[in-house]
Amino acid sequence: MPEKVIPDIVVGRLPIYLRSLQRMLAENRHVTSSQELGERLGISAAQIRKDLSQFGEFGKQGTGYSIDFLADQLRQILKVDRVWDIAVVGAGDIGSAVARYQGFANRGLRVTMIFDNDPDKIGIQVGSFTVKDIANLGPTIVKAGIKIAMIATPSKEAQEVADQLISAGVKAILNYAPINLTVPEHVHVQHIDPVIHLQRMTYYL
Amino acid sequence: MPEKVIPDIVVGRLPIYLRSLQRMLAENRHVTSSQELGERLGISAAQIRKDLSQFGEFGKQGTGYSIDFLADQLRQILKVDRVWDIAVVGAGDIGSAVARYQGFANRGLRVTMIFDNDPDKIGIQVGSFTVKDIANLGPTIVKAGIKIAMIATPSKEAQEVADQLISAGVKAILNYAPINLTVPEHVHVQHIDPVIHLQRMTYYL
DNA sequence: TAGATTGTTAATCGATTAACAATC
DNA sequence: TAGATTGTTAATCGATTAACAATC
Repeated sequence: MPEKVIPDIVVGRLPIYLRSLQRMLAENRHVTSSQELGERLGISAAQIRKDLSQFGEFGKQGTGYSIDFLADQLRQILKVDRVWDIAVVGAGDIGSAVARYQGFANRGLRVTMIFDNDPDKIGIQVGSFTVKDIANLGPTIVKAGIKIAMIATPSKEAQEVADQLISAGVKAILNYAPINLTVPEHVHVQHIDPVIHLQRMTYYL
Repeated sequence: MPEKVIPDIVVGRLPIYLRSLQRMLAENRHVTSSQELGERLGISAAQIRKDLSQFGEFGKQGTGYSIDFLADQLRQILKVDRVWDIAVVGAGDIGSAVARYQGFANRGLRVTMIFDNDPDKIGIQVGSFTVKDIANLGPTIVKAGIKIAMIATPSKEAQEVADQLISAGVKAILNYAPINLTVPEHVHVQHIDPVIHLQRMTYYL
């Protein structure tokens, strides 16, 4: 029996739902509805119910959803009911900021190492990490069993770094370099480029 | 005659096209085709032609597109044929990194000021900027005529900062705080949260 | 019970793709 | 001319919404 394929676009909304639920929990709320969640997120209630129904039945008619329970379910679905170690490559401004970022806590993610190729940076402290030599990238990542990496190098080095990470078993890359990475089908890539986001808005100004 | 409304999703792809074209220019290329561009970006050639056709006819049958010309047209469409000044709010790791980011150059954007509310940060240098007191946020932004801002404050301050920015005439906000901002309809918001991007990928691991 | 809200179905809406005449 | 590639149309595909029976 082939497992049902969930559209990417649906998977992409789950982290947004989860973040909102965690926020409600922090506000000491216990129950919510598709309508309330939708209003907070600017998404229709019908869409939220449809999205969730792809994975099971998590609500109660007349009552809505237990926030705690639904958040738990989403964490399981997204596989962030555990903690994933992340390697950061590039110890410039962005790499350093992301290595020190506090926002990963309780969200299933944790930075555990940072690399650079600059002799002046190798060995210095970035937050609680000592910058490692990129020359040891592959073996270090293999040994640590790391599956997720963030690339924060200059554009011209990003593809080469990606290739090395993938050879070392990395399966998910968050790329801060403003360049499109080419990767095999079994590897997932997401891009963060502030300019792209900003240019999406200048059109409307 | 009402102007044709372009779908958001089409506008959202234009900056990607532009970035790729600028890269080709840097590689000293002069002509490209929808097919080549599509291969680089993992987008179908038909979709690229369809997207571009919403705005005009930029290519030549049999030859393709002049990279220089098409890039120029996209810059005009996206209104980045000029330079937009940006204010950064929050001078922590992320705000500082983004204020120093070199990647805005030649892409129609430029950071011109950075604010914080921490007395220990106000007055210090971040890149070429002196951190300003957030107490003066509104008037300073009005005076400078700034329309675009990036929020890199803690979550609990982000909505309040957004409200102030909007009162001061800001029309586009790039939000790095991991929280959904509520804004009037005429204001555009984009969110960057590395955790959201990462959780989109952990599902597939 | 009355009110509320789910999960699901069918209808609608919108986006993508395939195909090809036009033409460089 | 022959080959290539555009811009566009129509067909297909997929996503969103509206509506409602089920039921808490």
